[in-house]
Amino acid sequence: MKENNSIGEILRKQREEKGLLLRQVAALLDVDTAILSKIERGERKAKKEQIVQLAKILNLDQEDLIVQFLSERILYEIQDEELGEKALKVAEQKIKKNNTKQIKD
Amino acid sequence: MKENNSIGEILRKQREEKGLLLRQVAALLDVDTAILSKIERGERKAKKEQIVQLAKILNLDQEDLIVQFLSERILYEIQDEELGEKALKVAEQKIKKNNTKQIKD
DNA sequence: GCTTTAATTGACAAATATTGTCAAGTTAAT
DNA sequence: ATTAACTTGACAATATTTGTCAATTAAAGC
Repeated sequence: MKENNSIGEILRKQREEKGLLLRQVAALLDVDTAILSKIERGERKAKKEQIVQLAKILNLDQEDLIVQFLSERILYEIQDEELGEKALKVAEQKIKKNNTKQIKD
Repeated sequence: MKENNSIGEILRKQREEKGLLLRQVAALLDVDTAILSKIERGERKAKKEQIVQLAKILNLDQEDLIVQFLSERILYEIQDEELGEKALKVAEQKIKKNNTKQIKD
């Protein structure tokens, strides 16, 4: 059961599957290979713009990749916060409340 | 039905209830009144450290305030992202998966 | 309607965090 | 041992956040 948990793993797997080198993809992204290497290994966060580009370069579903990306940003935000999970739930409820409000407006 | 939606509203309401001036609370927080004014009106985000201090100064429940604070940070992170809600749910699932993993370890 | 005090606003500065480059170091295949 | 791909870490550039200050507005008491 080998799941692609992180966005980095997804990117690396797909890049290798397409037989592309870090150098090549990095060039298209317009960054040093060092950056892409770090992104793939989860040592650095990508910018949203880069995720969009990577989806195109690697033929990955853009929505999926962005959801993945955003969820990692969210988790980063609450990393080692005891109350992180509670906060997540509260955030969801606030969104829902807003959604229903929208309908009324 | 007047709810305290934002952390700013909570802070302002409680400060006024205690009869404290911006100036006074700001001094304890060690920032200019301008900052606190902006925090209360939601124009600026507070730092976590400040939230902790404010809970103490204003006798507010620290956990509640931090949850509120974190949830606002999360929402800020996904503001005007179409896929924000999806990302939130994915983030929650990842946390849960990790929790159950912890039990196994 | 003055005066005084509190709060707000906006331009700017300082501090911090993010993103990037580069060069040297691994790793692995030949 | 050479070569090509990748990794690592120090540091530079950029962007974002957080803060100060001075001027303005708002409200309360006289």
